[in-house]
Amino acid sequence: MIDPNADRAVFRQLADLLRDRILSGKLAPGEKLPSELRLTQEHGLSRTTVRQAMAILRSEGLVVVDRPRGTKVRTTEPTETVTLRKGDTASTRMPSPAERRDLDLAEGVPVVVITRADGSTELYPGDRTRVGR
Amino acid sequence: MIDPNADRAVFRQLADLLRDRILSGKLAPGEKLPSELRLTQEHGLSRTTVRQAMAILRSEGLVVVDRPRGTKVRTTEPTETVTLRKGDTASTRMPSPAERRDLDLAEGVPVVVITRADGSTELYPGDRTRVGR
DNA sequence: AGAGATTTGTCCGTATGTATT
DNA sequence: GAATACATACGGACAAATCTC
Repeated sequence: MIDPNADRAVFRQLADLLRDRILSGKLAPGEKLPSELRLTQEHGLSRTTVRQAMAILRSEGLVVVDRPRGTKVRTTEPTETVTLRKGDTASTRMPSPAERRDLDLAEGVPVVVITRADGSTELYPGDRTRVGR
Repeated sequence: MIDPNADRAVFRQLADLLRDRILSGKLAPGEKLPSELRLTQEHGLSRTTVRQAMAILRSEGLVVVDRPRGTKVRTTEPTETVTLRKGDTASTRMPSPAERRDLDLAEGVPVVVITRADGSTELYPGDRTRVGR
């Protein structure tokens, strides 16, 4: 359970608890998390604290908000493979808001940056891309 | 400036403003951002709103917190190249808190997951890794 | 040693808006 | 219209770490 006297912040403890449920499969992809109101009641917390926990899970890419139906466990997308040719390299980083919109990325999903041998670059959605050779 | 009546939320406008200063180089890597208190005063906002803006920049990997000295523009790290052999693939995602600690990652920095031809996987810090062939 | 200032972190409360069911 | 659920924004209070005098 959640211990207000523990070293770890309460909102982090709540995020840990929900993350465990997601990673263990108790909360399956597509399934709705308890609403913020329910979480405040079940754990005796303010809505601010609950929202901080949810923000962590969003930033980790574990959940997506389907407003105003609720917050759901993110479903895994089918991936396409991008092939690295000789001289190409790949890197990753978080997208800007504009890039997020262009690539239709959820919060907490990185972008893959392919740098071709000629110096040109291409951006790919991190949740739908694998890099191969 | 920041317009409370605009379509875009105030904290997003503030994040946009600071992001512009970072990406344009007006705020150089390693340099300190204005403190939260200063930002509340300069823009007439509550600390909650300022903190929401800062959270965006952290989640984008643009700034790191050096507490209690302040929040600074993230410096770029030298990268090592990981070589992809035949049958290997690479993907990316946000790390769990445990992985963040193990790899010493700042907020808003993804991990690179290398899946070798034999099925084994390796994790690398997204800000210090390039994938080549 | 100590006191005070600074800065971010954590937590609470309230209010209102917007979109969907 | 009512109920639900998340988003935005304000306010206050105290803690912890660091720096300055």
